[in-house]
Parts: sequence; structure tokens; C-alpha cells
Amino acid sequence: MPRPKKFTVDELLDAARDAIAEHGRAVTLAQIAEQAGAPMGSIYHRFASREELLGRLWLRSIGRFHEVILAMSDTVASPHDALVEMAVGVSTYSRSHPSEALAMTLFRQNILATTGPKTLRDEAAHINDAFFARLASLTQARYGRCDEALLALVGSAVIELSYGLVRPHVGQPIPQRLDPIIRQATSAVLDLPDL
Amino acid sequence: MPRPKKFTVDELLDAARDAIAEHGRAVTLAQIAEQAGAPMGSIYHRFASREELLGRLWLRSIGRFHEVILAMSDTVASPHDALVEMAVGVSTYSRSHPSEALAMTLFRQNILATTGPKTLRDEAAHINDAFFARLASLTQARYGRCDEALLALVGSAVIELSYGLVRPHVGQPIPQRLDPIIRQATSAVLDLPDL
DNA sequence: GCTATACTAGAGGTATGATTCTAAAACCTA
DNA sequence: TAGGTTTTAGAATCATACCTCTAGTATAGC
Repeated sequence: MPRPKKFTVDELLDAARDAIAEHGRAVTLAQIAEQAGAPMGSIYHRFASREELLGRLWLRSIGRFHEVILAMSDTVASPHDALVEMAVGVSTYSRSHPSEALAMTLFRQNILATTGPKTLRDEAAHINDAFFARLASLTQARYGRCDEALLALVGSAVIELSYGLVRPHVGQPIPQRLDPIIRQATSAVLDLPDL
Repeated sequence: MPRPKKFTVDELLDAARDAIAEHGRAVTLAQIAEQAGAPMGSIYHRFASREELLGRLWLRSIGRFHEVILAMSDTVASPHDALVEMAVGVSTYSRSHPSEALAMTLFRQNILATTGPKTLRDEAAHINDAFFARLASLTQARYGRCDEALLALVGSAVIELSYGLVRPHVGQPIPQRLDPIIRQATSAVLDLPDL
């Protein structure tokens, strides 16, 4: 009955992602609309606000990223190596998906979950759940325990460390030289816990 | 002859820094003016634009940071330990100077040096010179050489790695648990080069 | 073919905040 | 004490960009 949609949500998110790659994070709705070849009215038919559009883009980007990272860690036998592969995966994924990586820098999880658009808060609050579950299971397998402090340490070693090294380069090519650094540093930190 | 100044440049930069700590990086000139107790006209008497004001604040913050970090590395005998201390210094400095650390996140050096206000580009281009000179001399002392690739590696180990771990926390308390992680990771990466 | 429905379409209102402009004030020097 | 110079002071302007509003349009079912 209704007139058929000319633009899907995913196409509009793609346009937003590409517009950000071109114009930076201060991208305007007009620039996103131009990138999509859509008028601004169509965008507001799908998203309540610019904030919600960008928030949804962030959620999609993080979800895709976790998917790839988790799949990578699946292929490795030892828990230690799986954790190291996840860390290196941050760098390789960002290198091969530069504009997705850029979109991942739009928000921080805790900010979006607390002060973001209300319709996104729930989803934002749980976006990391599957990832942390895997992290916890690998931690348990590697150390035989998984208290809060240990999990925080492993999380820092695997994600914060590698992403911290990568993030300054997001928006430009990610240097290859980061990969051995991440590998070595993550491995060393994972060896820290006194067993 | 002239009417005396009521606000020094440094006072206005302090106000901008504190206003950012309160309102975030999207701080408005009105908020900065209120923080300083000054009218907006006075601010424009010292700075050509909001961009230049924030750029100058960034330059001052980076300069102060380098000063402290370089002084810390002076007190250590071995080059290896000096490099590790610089890395840990990123974390301790950010912890003890939270709003200065926040101001350091306003720009990136290469962005400000290329697309920032023209009056700041030169200064921005050279803001890291003294720091990299010290890094080069420590690298030479530690490894007996200092080619470009090695210097990049050491720079990553000392600055990018530690700052990457710290930066996500800037604006909130910097966890103590980061310090041993930085120490271990930096040390491990510095041991990477095959000699 | 006609109608109901939901989308496209983009021009325009509105709000925010940077910047400018004009006037007044304060101090130094003569 | 008067003139000159610089700064304070804040109101007015202007630009930007989000969001809304009204029309028009394309399709599926009857």
C-alpha cells in the first residue's frame, strides 16, 4: 500500500559513514544527505535526530567490529594466543576498514549509554556484553580464575592497549609497524599476573 | 598611557582550560568568558578567534607536559629506565593535572600544524622538537644507533602506547592499575629491537 | 482506475553561538 | 589636568545547521 522506500536504514548509515570519512566528525546532515543522494526529509523519516543517526552508526560499527574480532579469536587454540590475536585484530581490522574504524571513534560507550538519545541507551549499555563474555571465558581458561581486577587487566592488555596505539592513526593509514608492537606489549602484559 | 590590562593571556587560557573541564570540548566563548569573569570583547582583543584561543591553550598544555616529562627522565641513570619513566610519566602527569590533560586532547599536532590558524602553524610544527631530540639521544644511548625506524618504534613504545592507554580515561580519574601495565608493556617493546 | 498510505522532497523557521561594532573607561604622559 | 591610547564592556549582527512543515508522489489492494 505505501509508497516503497527508496533508501534503507543501512544505506543511510553507509552514507553517514562515508560522509564522515570525507568531512570529519563534524559532518552536517546536509553533507550526509548529499552523500546518500537523499533529501534531508527522508533522513528524518528514519532517525529522530542527527544524534540518533550517528549513535546508530556507532552501534553498527562496534557490532561489526566485535563480530570480526570474535571470529578471529575463534581460530586460535591457546587462550593466550587468542587474546593476543584479538589485540592485533584491532589494528588489522582498522587498517582494512578505515571508515568503519573512524565511525567507531564517534562516541564512547558509557557516554552514549548514559547521556545519549534515550532510544539508544539500552542497546549502548549492552553492546559490549558478548565481547566481555568471551574475554571472561578466555581469562578463565588462561589463568584459572576471573576476578574483577584480573578481567580489567586483561581488558586493558587486549583492547585499551591496542586501540590506544591504533586510534591516533584512524582517519589515516594504520602503520604496519604497530602490529609487532601490539603483539609484544599485549603478550608481556598478559604475562604480568602473578600466578 | 594605555588603560591597564585586566586579564592576562594566561588567565584567559586558564579560564578556557577550566571551562573545558566543566563543559567539555564543545565549550562556548560565553562559557569561557563567564569562567574568566570577562566580557567576550576582551577575549577577542587577545585572540583572533575561538580556534586560535583553543589552539594556544593546546600549545601551552603540550609545552608544560613536555617540560615535566623531560625533567622526570633527567633523574634516571640508564637510558632504558629513562624511557620507561617517560612512559609512566604520561599517566602520573595526567592523573595529577587532569584539566591540563584534557586540554591536551583538543587537537592533534599534525592537524593544527597544517589546517589550524595560520598564526599557530609554525609553533605547532615545532612543538615536539625538544621532546624528540631527547628521545633521539636516549635511543642512541640505549641502542647505539638511531635510524628513523628505530626512533619510530621507541616513540610508539614511550608515547603512543602510554598515551593510548591513558587518553580514554582523560576527563575522569586515571586508574592506578594503568601504571604497571604501561611499565611492563613499554619495557617489553623497548626490548624488541634485534641488536 | 481510485484511494489510502507512507515516503520523498526541499524550502523555511529557529536556535545557537561566533564575531563585530560602538561607546565608555582607565591610565600614562605631558 | 587634558589628550591620547588601549582595554573593557556588552549589545547587535551574522552565519551555520538542525529540525519542521507542507506538498507532492508512487505503489498495493479493491
